[in-house]
Amino acid sequence: MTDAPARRHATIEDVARVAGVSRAAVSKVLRNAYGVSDAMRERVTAAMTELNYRPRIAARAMRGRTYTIGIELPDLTNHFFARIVKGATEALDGTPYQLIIAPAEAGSREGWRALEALLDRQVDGLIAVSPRVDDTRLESIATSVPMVMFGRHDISDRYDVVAGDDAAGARAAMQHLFGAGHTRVAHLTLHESDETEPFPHGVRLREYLAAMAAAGHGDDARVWRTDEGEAAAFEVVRRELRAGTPVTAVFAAHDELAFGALRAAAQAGVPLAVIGYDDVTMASHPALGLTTVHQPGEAMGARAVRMLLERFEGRAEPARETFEARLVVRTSTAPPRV
Amino acid sequence: MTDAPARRHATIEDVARVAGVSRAAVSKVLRNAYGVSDAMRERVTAAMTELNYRPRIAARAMRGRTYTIGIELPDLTNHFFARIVKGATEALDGTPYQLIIAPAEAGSREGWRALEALLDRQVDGLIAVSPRVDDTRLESIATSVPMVMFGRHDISDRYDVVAGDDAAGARAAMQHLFGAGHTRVAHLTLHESDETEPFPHGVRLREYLAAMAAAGHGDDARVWRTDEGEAAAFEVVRRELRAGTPVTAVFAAHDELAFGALRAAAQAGVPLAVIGYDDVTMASHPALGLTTVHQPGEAMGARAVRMLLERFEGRAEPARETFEARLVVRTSTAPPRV
DNA sequence: GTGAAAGCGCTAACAG
DNA sequence: CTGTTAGCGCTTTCAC
Repeated sequence: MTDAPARRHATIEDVARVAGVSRAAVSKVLRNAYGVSDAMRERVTAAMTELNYRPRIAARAMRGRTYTIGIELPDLTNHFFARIVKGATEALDGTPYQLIIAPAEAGSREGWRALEALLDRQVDGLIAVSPRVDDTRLESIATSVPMVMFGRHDISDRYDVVAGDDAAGARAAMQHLFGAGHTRVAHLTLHESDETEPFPHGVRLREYLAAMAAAGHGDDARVWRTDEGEAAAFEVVRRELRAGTPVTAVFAAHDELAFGALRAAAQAGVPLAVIGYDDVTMASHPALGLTTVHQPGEAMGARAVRMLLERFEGRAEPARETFEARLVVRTSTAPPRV
Repeated sequence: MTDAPARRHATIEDVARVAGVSRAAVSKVLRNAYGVSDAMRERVTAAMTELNYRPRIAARAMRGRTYTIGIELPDLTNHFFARIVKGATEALDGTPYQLIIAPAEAGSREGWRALEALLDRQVDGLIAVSPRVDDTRLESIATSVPMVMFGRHDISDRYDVVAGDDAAGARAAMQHLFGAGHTRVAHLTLHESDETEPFPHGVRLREYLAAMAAAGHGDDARVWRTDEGEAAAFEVVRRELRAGTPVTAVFAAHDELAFGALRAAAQAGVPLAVIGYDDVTMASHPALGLTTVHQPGEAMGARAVRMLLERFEGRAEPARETFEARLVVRTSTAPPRV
């Protein structure tokens, strides 16, 4: 035990010295590069474990890779996003890459700052989940780093896309409500920035309006806008119910909002059919039994990661995958006798 | 518009050239260092915006700061952890620091790999949320980077600690159940690694056992162990109920597990009082009305961040703060007629 | 008040 | 198969 308590992190230089080889040699075994004898590899790895050596990402970054995949998320609080991360993490298992998450700025959920932060850190690949950032900027990002757009329906030849079939999902939800006899159906969605076309919520809104019109209930269409979160949705729906807005059902843009609507209905003591989107875990809880549109969050997150890995492997053409959105009917949406 | 489409990221060199100054000068205005004339500052900032310059974190890291705070999380899927992140993000607002999250390895929730990944990336500060990592390693990490231990009750003079008052919380939960007439109370908790002393769940378990013994129901103590997540908890409780384990109430180690227990009870059609821990948003939903122990996740996350910022500012002595755990009684725990 | 220059730890030619 | 070497972009003395 002649060793003093390891002070500074060991560098590649230290490893080389201990192993009695050159730095280049160490770097080679590190990168599994061509041209290293077994004997050398062994001595080097021995030295590395002895010194508890770990390469510094920053130094590597100066020359290229960071072995980091970044994901920008609008709202950690929404369970659906957690599922995406779960799938992504699992897909990265066994690869040398590490996932880091950058939450969108507090409150705004805009995502631009988070994306910039990830870019500043030179991630090797980027997953942007429904960023509220204009497409030219996104295109430009995608020219410098492999990126997959998650959720938004943009078309681009620069980045890959993973999305759900929001149009089909929203249509299924509306048909279900109509089939149950509802005509006065409101749509509960987030404030405008999410309502424009490429956004999932924009598509859901569009389909809602189209469905109402097609069914001849265009005049009964009501779009309720809310901030993010169960609590905000609760407030909005409570206010509407108090105001006596004549509505028998609500199609919520995602499950958290749907839970808020359910809470408001329960508190007001009025029957209100609620349908959500995403199918988060709690939606299937018997106490809630929320009818909703299922999206395979884990699978989608995993696919996004795999697309990035393919890019690293050399794929040049953009990829695009749309995941099925499947209606899951549960009890709570049993139509209240209107 | 003589500019060609900006290709590579601008460097400090480019800025210097455009502004007609030296690199050192640019670096100084960047860091707000002493000794820059207003005129120069202006020209430099102009050049920076013109070139859309952003300093590279990796290059900075080679010389010191990364302006990054890392947080290791065991399980994104648990809403309580999302709240911690929310508080942390908000507390970072307006500072030059960026939060990045490293999820614990898929499945194991051990956290060691995630911590290593963060360390490899030279975060300026580290928040470790209940890591399943031995204390000597943690101590050693804390010597090289400011760290706050979140959740675990370790005592150290090297790192700061933010924790909830798990002992008081668990006691309150048990007293509530006893007060409602329950004697056969089971404890639903995670598998052993979380049960040891410094862990929050370890403390809750200990208090559960102590409370049962003190109340003279030591023989009725039942510890049910489950994997993480609502679904796993559901399975375990369902199995126990099927097996006819004589129990009238369950104290769950956290709310997600409690939801699983509630689901099992609902499905089995048996009355079962369930009490949770954390007070996640859904706990207060009228359909669930879960009695639970409230922990102020946002405030705790924000405090952890502030402790780190204080360290950056120079604080040397370790800090430690324990947050109150407050019982919130809701309807579902109304005692079933035993 | 400003600039020149060294060097952080690593990778990737290139020589031997 | 192994070693030498030139930077990557930034910060930071230290001269001017």
